[in-house]
Amino acid sequence: MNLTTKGKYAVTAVLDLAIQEQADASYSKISEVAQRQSIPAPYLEQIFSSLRKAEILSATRGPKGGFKLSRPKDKIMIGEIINAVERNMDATQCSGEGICNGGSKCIAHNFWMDFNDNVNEFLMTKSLEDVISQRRGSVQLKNEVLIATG
Amino acid sequence: MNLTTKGKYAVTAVLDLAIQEQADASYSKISEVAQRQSIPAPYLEQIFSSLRKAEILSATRGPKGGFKLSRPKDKIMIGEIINAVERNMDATQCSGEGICNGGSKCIAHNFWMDFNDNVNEFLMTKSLEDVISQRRGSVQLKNEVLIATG
DNA sequence: ATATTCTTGACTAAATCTATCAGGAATATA
DNA sequence: TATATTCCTGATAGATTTAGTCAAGAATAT
Repeated sequence: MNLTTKGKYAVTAVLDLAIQEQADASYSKISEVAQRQSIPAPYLEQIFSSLRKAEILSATRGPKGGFKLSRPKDKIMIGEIINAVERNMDATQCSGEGICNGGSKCIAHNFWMDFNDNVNEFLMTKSLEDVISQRRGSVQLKNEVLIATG
Repeated sequence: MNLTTKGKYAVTAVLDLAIQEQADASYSKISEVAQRQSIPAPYLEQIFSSLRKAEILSATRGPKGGFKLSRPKDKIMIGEIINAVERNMDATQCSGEGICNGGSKCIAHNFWMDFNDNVNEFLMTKSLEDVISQRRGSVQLKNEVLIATG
């Protein structure tokens, strides 16, 4: 399982785009996002390239160009972003193939599969919208203890 | 967040010890565990050394020596094993310090804190006993759909 | 035309991972 | 006491991955 700086930069940068779009529907430039979020611009270039190929972002070139979300922010899940830029989020030793102990499943195989399910469930039920509004994903919402604050 | 071969070997090897103890209360040698679980023996030596320092395993030297669990298998959680051998299981960029964007919290900070909570909850509620008997941890058990199989 | 912005791919230094190895210390047994 | 066995410790090293840079090119607005 791998969750690196690259994936974290990606999530932060896409959240930035989502927030910008709330104020202004136009495109954001890489250099702007990079500066606001303290991300090295040439590195973010690489990251946005992957996100565009994954159809999470769309881009146009030239003056007034830049990137924006390809979908509304409640339709983009954090897990998608991570999968688009990270090498491998699978926790099994065998990439799920069941050959982790000499052709057979190791004794921890099913545990790591359960772990995968848990992580994926978490990441795939949190939209940009959810994160921005500080709410939890729908699954967690069911169990939340709601306390009146006003 | 880091979950490497080392952590996975650790979980597998400790599960092996737990299973051996069910059949035979004596110590298991590194070389035996290594062979059964397809783990390089000198690497496992390093791993067991960390687990002993974390008081998850205890060891004796000499003939008939080896390793065994330092506690009953329902009192050892998978998360403990991983924390004993992995460098860093924190998903935040800033190790929780809240300085991920130039001295302040980045916009994803709270999300990664929630993610940490989710992962830790999962790993810290699964004991060796739970994994061996294919059951889920207590928290998940509440939501499980139980189907009669016999 | 020109400036701007993305696009692509190559490249690199540093860090980390995945081990290996050697020599030493403790212990059981004869 | 001698010996074989097993853990214990620390150093080391190659391979891989990460994190980031750079340069040249393509598209677009004005």
